[in-house]
Amino acid sequence: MVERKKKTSKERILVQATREFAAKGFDGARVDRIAAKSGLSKNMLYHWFGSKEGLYVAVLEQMYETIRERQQDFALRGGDPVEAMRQLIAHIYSALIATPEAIWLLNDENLHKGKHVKRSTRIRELYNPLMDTISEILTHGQDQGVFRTDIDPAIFYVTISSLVYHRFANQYTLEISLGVDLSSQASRDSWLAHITEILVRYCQGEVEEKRLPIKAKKTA
Amino acid sequence: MVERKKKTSKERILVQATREFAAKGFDGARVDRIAAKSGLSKNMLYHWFGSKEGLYVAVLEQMYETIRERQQDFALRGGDPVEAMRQLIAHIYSALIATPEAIWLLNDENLHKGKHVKRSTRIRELYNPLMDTISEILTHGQDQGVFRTDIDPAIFYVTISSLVYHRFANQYTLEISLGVDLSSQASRDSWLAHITEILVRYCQGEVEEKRLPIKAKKTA
Amino acid sequence: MVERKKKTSKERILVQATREFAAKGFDGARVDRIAAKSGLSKNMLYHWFGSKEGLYVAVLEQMYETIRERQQDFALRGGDPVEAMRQLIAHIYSALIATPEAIWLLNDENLHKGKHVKRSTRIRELYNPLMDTISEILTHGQDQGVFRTDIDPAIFYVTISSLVYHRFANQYTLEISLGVDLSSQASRDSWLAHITEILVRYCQGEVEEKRLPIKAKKTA
Amino acid sequence: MVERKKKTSKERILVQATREFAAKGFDGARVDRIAAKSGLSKNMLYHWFGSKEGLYVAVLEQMYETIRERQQDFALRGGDPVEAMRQLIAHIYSALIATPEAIWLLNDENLHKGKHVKRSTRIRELYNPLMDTISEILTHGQDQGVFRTDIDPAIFYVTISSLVYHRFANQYTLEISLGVDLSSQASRDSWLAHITEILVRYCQGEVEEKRLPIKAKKTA
DNA sequence: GATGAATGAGATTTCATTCAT
DNA sequence: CATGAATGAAATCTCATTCAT
Repeated sequence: MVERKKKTSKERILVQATREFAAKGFDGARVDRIAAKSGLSKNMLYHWFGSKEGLYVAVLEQMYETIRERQQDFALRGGDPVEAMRQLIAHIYSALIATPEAIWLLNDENLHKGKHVKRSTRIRELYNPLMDTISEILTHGQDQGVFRTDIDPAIFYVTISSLVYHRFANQYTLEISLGVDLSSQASRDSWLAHITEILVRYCQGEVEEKRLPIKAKKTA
Repeated sequence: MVERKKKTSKERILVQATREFAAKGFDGARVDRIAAKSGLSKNMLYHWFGSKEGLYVAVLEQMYETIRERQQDFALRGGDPVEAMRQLIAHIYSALIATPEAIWLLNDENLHKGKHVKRSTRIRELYNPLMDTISEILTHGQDQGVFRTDIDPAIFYVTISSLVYHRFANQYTLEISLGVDLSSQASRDSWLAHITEILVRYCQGEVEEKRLPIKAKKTA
Repeated sequence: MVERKKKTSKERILVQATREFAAKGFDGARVDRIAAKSGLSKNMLYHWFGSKEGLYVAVLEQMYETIRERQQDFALRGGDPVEAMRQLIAHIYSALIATPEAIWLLNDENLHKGKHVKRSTRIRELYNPLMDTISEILTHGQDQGVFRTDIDPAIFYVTISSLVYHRFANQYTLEISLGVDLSSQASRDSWLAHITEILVRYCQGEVEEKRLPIKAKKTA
Repeated sequence: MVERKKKTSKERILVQATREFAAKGFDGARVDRIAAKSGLSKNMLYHWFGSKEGLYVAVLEQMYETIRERQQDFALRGGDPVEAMRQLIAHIYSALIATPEAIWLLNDENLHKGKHVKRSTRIRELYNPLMDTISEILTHGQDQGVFRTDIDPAIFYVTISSLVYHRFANQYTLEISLGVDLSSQASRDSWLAHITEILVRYCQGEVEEKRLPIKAKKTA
């Protein structure tokens, strides 16, 4: 039974603030605009959130929570580890597409050296379940002898993240400098296929002997 | 014998503006600060660049040029394609490390939907030589039968770019949420080794049969 | 019973802006000064009028309205057309004296080629009732056989306007170059008598046969 | 034999300054623009004229001189006084048309309460010959019994001036508010005919008994 | 909870003028 | 006689925040 509650003022502000901060970044965002779009006077915004920065932190927290929720309503843990991995990647990918503000909020947050995220203890915890899922799938695959044994789950998540986010976060400059289309649905679908292949293939690969990082001369 | 010429005012402004815009983004940057750090009064900035936005575009153009220059003082084209690919990746990686402002300028530019880059015709052209190099290496590898034959060079560049940039661009939020260290030299080196392995392995892989993009049920 | 309401901020700004723009012209006027004299901070001015130019347009519109109102609280339409004409002229004259800013605002507006007035549709309409009054008096006089029959009301208004305004608008340069006094009350009164005589005499004159406009040699 | 001298820098500056000041007024004029259009650097302008204000005064003086010269290359003093009057008016009118900057310079100068003109002793003297001519024609007409005997030459000049200048000085606002055309050649020609008729008729009129200036009720 | 009016501090931009050569 | 580079002072405009109700 769907109950469509009238949104509280606080929620309305948060929705509009998310849009504004995502669209313009912290410095480009305008308190006036957020208030106007919420259909409220600025005072309410200060009443509930204390300051522009307070509102920004609230937006960030909500965004993290939303995206983690979306990533985690993901049940499959038994069965084929390769298939599980494929589904995990697809899941992370579609969670991002469902929360496009995340890209710009994270972008901007990194521009400010994580200043606001640093303060929030809640954000840290949100990642644990995701890391657990990744570890589980990797271990499962290793136990079955289909995945290589030297994968660090955190580094692996950074790898997934790179391949998932960057394409969106840099969509505009990449399109312009390379002359490719990254905005169509087809392009998004094929990108998912592409990165899934790369990541799975990497997991399935053999452990490689170490090479010197840069300008190595010789290979065995 | 190096002759250290006194920098012109214009150059000094550009240097300081690059720092300021990279550190704070367009909206957070302050014209006053740029002028003060250049040791000039604000007027000169307007004299040479017309407006804050004009200065920003100048900074962007110079940054693109610099980074492309760094990527291109790269001679090797003959020899082993696998080795060439490794060196290309290492080159792109170190070009980025040598131009860290690029990350933030691109970040910010994407936040503004490529508004400024769009105007600059020069920027587009800067990518052509890089794309040529990539194509050449890929073709060479395919001719020798060591690389798969279905790689689109532009998409491949997006892939490299993802793995190279994202880690830096999102360093702060990743460190905080995952609890990993991404700032040490060791971590940078091992990341290069990691992504090189992924990318090379992908190139060397067999052409894979197409799968449905999302939620596919069956594996061969 | 007159109730002297406290003026709103908007009105106070408008009053001071009128003074400032009339005294210094658009380019010479200072937003700071207007704000200070209104007893408000500059922001309010921008809050209510958007920009210096917006404020200027508001001032112009109000001035036109005021002056037209003053010209139109003028009832006489029946009776002696000569007397009506005398009163009309006196009315226009005293409306101007009661609104001395008008001279300078119009002066400046013409310097800018009517740029701002052009935008305002309201201003155009304000003149219609005045033109109607003039036409009526002229027709009435013609019907009675006391006025000549070839007078174009618009051109006649330009004539009145010339004789009414110019003396004030060019008061300073005329005083200096001719060495006359134009600032005393006596001088104003006798000027009104003078121009009334000229205008009435013109209306009463016979229709003149056309002459070649310039350098005509012969008169009948 | 026409000798086309190359204009000196000083002259070039003066020409461009006249245009700029006439087009924008003192406050709206830009020293940079004047220098640029003169094809010289700003320093020259300061070298020759000391300051923006100095340049403005030079422009004003030159303008007065030019217009008086044009008004005075007018020989006829004998003959028919009516015809002389017609020619005088036509002369003043065409002198103005030949020097259109004069309108705007005088406009602006009056806005500033004659501040600059006041300083210049030369300007005052320039009017004397013109006043002499007017007086002469009037006296001549009075002697012949064709002109009324109570005309003050200075006031008469103010009257001519009103009818000649105002139409041009207020061209834009008049056109807009009245919906008439004042810019065509035809309209200019017919205006001259119009004002000539008015002025001549006035001169030829009988001396009128005095009336109370405003709101007089009845005359016997 | 809610608002319209107000503001201080600071942002970008402009411009007449001068300095060094 | 000429200039390119530079500037101090001040202009217009912006914006997060608070006050009074």
